[in-house]
Amino acid sequence: MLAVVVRGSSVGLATPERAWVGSLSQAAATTDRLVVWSARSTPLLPHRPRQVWDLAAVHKVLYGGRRDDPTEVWAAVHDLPAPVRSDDFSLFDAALAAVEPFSRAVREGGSLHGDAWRFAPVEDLAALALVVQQRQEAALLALPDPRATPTGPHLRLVTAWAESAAALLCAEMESDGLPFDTAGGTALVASLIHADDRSLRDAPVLELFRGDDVDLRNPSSVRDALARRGIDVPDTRSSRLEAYRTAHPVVAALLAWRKAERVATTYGYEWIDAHVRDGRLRGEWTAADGGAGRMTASAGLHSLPAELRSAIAAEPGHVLVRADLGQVEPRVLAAVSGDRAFAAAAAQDDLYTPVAAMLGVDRPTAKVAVLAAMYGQTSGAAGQALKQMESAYPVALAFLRAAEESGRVGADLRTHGGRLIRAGHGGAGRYTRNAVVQGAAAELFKAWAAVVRNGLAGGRVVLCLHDELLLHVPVDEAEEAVALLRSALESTAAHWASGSGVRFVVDVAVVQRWSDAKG
DNA sequence: TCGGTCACGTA
DNA sequence: CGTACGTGACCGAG
Repeated sequence: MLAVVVRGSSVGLATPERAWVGSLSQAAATTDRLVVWSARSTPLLPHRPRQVWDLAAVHKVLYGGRRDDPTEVWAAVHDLPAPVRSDDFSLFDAALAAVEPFSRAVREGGSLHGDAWRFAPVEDLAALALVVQQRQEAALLALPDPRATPTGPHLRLVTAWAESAAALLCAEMESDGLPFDTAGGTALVASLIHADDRSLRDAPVLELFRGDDVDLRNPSSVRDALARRGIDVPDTRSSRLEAYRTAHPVVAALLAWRKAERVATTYGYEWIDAHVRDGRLRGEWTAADGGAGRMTASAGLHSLPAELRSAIAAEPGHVLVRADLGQVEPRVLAAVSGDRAFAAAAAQDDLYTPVAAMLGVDRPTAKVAVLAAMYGQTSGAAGQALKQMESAYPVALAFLRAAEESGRVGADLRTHGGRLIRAGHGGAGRYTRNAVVQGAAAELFKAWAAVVRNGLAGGRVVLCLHDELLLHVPVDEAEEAVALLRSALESTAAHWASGSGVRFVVDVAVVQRWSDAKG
């Protein structure tokens, strides 16, 4: 283990034996695993380190919450109260911290303050990073390994490395961006919004609302205007209006206007100007959100409308390789709940076919039943199928019920990989019921993504989308990338879901544009 | 200027 | 059928 702390131009390094002032290239050249307070704020990207332990990322796994700054991370592993923010700190204490920064904190188990962070010798900060890493590792090992037949390292350590890798990957994706065809994307926007001018876009719809003074951007105004034409709806969502397409010509016009308006306001010229530079579309990435630990991205990267995906295009001499995990959440449920019968279904290419046979229903009904079970359905469309799920897969259903109950009584719980799920974050238990599945799926995904990242030669992971990876690779590396995506899933699933009997499947395609060849 | 609501895209 | 997220326009309160 080699800890690295970079502050300005000074670089602090520490091994368990000693701490010293060194250089970034020294850290880059090591074969040791690196420990950093936060991958995001450590300028290691050009060196593409293979193994990094990100204290902030692991902190969030262990303790949840939103803060992950060094003072918070330090306090948590020492079982100290969360420290005040550094700007609340008195000058006297700051001076004290500057004089005798951390040796005292370590000796006495005191708090690590934000001001001390600014003034302390960087090598001391590196030494402290190792202290925190050891305590985090001990805390992880104290958690039970939930696997049926544990193989390889403790699952919670696997999670720590994978979540750390995800944090690093986020910094890389943020820096690299997605290859974006600026000319094509701009032309696409132009064709989708029909008219650049707002009033010109509105005109055809207002025409059909003739005489009425309707504000198209005000839902209640639209609702009232529709009501005057005999279309009585509680809200004006597209899904609801879809049924009234033929009731009045204005409905279809309004729905088309909505799509165009969405592109114009959220994914239009301003969006391109703000987020595309030098042919790359960039957003900010977070490796684990406050809830179940999924990745999030800004700049709309996770909700790019399908029509715009053709603007994500491989650069000359490159291809995009896209890979989708198939039916990942039900498979994860089968693995983490330990339900042997459900796992038997999850050993198949298509999980819903054997489930349908087991329930004695058709495939679409089986799918609804499974989804309803996972997400805590309330109303009765799949009620009967859900009852059958209960008797066919009692272990999986009991697992979900326990998660829901835990949330309802306010008891925190952990995902398969060990992430703390705070009860009371969402509403009435349904949130926790879903979080143990969604969160575990996110962990499997990140573990897979980490192996893929490390296996790429010249290629890069450029997008992570919950169950989908998008790679940008040189043409002559395409075949290797495809093989890598498959083998990485194989090896990840082998230890992550060890002993469960569940198979994870992936659909891979080599394409020029993201929109091509959807699985 | 702020939070809340509606709406809508993705998984 | 539901969970989660980010974004933007508008409303009404302050």
